[in-house]
Amino acid sequence: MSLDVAGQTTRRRPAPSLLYVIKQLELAVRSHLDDIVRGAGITALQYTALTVLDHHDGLSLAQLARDSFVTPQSAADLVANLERGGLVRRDRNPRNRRELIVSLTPAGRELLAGHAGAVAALEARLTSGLTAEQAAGFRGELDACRLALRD
Amino acid sequence: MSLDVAGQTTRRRPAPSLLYVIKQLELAVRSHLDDIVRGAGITALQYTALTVLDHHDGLSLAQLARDSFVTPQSAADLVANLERGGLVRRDRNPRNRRELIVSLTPAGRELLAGHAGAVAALEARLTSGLTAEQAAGFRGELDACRLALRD
DNA sequence: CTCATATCAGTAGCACTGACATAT
DNA sequence: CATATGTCAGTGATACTGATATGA
Repeated sequence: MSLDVAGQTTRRRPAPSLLYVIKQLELAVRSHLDDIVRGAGITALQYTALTVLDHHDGLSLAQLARDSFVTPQSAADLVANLERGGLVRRDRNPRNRRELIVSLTPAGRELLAGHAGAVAALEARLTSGLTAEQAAGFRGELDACRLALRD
Repeated sequence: MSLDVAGQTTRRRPAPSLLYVIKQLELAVRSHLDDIVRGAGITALQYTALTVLDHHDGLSLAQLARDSFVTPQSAADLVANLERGGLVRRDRNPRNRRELIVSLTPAGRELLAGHAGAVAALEARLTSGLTAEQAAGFRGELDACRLALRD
């Protein structure tokens, strides 16, 4: 019984699961990121969405939803909030009038640039306990895990 | 300008930031975990909170909030929802009557045990793209990052 | 017609701020 | 008194389901 991997409740103080540690790390990151962007009137999630658009400008709402493992409605709410703040634009794709192409506005790019330093510092602090080799491997492992959960 | 680490907006398609990959991984985990526990009528976050209590039974609300990088109110809401479902209990600490000690009920332990197999399978799938050495290092790196953000 | 995309309405969980009561 | 813990009230962003409209 003590060897039952799935039956953690049968042991006292088992090692925290990987899922738990991932969640804890995300909570910590979000908390610090919220502190950084609070002054701009946006949330950590909204800031992260802006960086996604910075990397992949011209994404449709449906693509954004699939990439983020959320429903189209959730993605639409997120984008609507950003649009209300003038940080993104939604335009019909002329080649497929069903699609809404989401892209950064100049104000959105400005917001990203204005906080890039603080965000980079947070990221540096994040990996301050790792060696250079560990930090390099860590990123690849994170991505490998994410890909392993692709449907 | 192209060497400006902080100025990612000045480059086309820079590498995704570590913060972004962490968020994406957490979104993927949450989506799959929600699928697993939906039938039990709880969310992925609530399930994770139950596992925390399984590891550290007898935590106070304030400790739970600090460990989770959220405000006491958020933790209280979460616990209130779990208590309504009969999965946790709140009792005054007799040695410090301010504190509310949160602990799992038999129903809470039963719920954990009933889903432990599926959750273990999800965790196995998560690391299916990693070697044994990578998986071992990955967990330590996650924890090191989390500790680096401790206040 | 089928499929993908986006929207509208409603609901619930999550998380915050500010004010407050109580125990140490 | 100051500090820590928990609560109440109110607000906003997040995310879901179900139903619906439209373009490819």
